[in-house]
Amino acid sequence: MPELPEVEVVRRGLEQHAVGARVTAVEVLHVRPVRRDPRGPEGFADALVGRTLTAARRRGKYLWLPLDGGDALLAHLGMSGQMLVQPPGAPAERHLRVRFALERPGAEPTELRFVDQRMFGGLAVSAGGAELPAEVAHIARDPLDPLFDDDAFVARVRRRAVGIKRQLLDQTLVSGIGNIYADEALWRTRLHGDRPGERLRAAQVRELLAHVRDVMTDALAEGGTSFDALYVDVNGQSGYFDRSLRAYGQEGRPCQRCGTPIRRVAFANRSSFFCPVCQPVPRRPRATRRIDPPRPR
DNA sequence: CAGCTTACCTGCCGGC
DNA sequence: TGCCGGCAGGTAAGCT
Repeated sequence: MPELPEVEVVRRGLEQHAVGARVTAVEVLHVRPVRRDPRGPEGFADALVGRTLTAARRRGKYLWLPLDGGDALLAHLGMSGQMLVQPPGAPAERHLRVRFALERPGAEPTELRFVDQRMFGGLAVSAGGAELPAEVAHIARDPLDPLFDDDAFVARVRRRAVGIKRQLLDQTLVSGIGNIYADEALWRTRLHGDRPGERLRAAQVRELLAHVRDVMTDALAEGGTSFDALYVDVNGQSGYFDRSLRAYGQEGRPCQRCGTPIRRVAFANRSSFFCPVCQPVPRRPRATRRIDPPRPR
């Protein structure tokens, strides 16, 4: 589930329900989710017990909770990760991987739980990572970050021949966009994802960026309801998916603009969805073919 | 070295 | 019913 809007929903929930709490115990139920932590499962737990969570930050799809002392609990949800805040007695979720006992002054104890079916996600304690974990340094700012540099983004996109969808998914260029929001933003801009960046006009890239922001903001508005006082629920699917998707997952359904059935094609080991009329396939998908000059002899 | 493929996991769904 | 392939919104390592 998690692209930027979903991760932001989780961040807000953690800000509300976990920040200010002290970690009193950590239980690692599966080692895989802490594989990135150089200390190993035991060291991971030891580095957290007794610490207080002082904030909840995010860049793109990465999330971290700074700790008193300057380290941070870093999290990535991967494909199926969830962060849940539960009362300690709640039955264990099927894919519960790590749990943290939390105590906040003047409040009932709670449990923070990392639940992840596929375990592509993970947790780590980032040494000195309170401001920006080293593990996140290569990730670009996301389009909702006030310091995101629009001009630099436009310039970089137009410098490369790579298809625009691939560039949207490149987290070192712009972060937070995944397969769904890439397809949705491209549909809104009427651009095919195979259009080479270098063949787009600056105004088109700007318009695309504006649509990326719009679709993420819309999603955020609808995903914000899945929190309540007791738990942090990551299920952004329910509200947003049914109503607002115009391209992603809509194969065969009529395009909401022109009625043409949405098409699905293979893309980078998954799928792309687009309207073949509104978003025409570029004539030469890529490969700048040019005629070699005659050889002097 | 930019750009593409592959690996990493588990579960579900549809076809045979 | 059971088995198998395909597919799922993630990143990053590895190959060309």
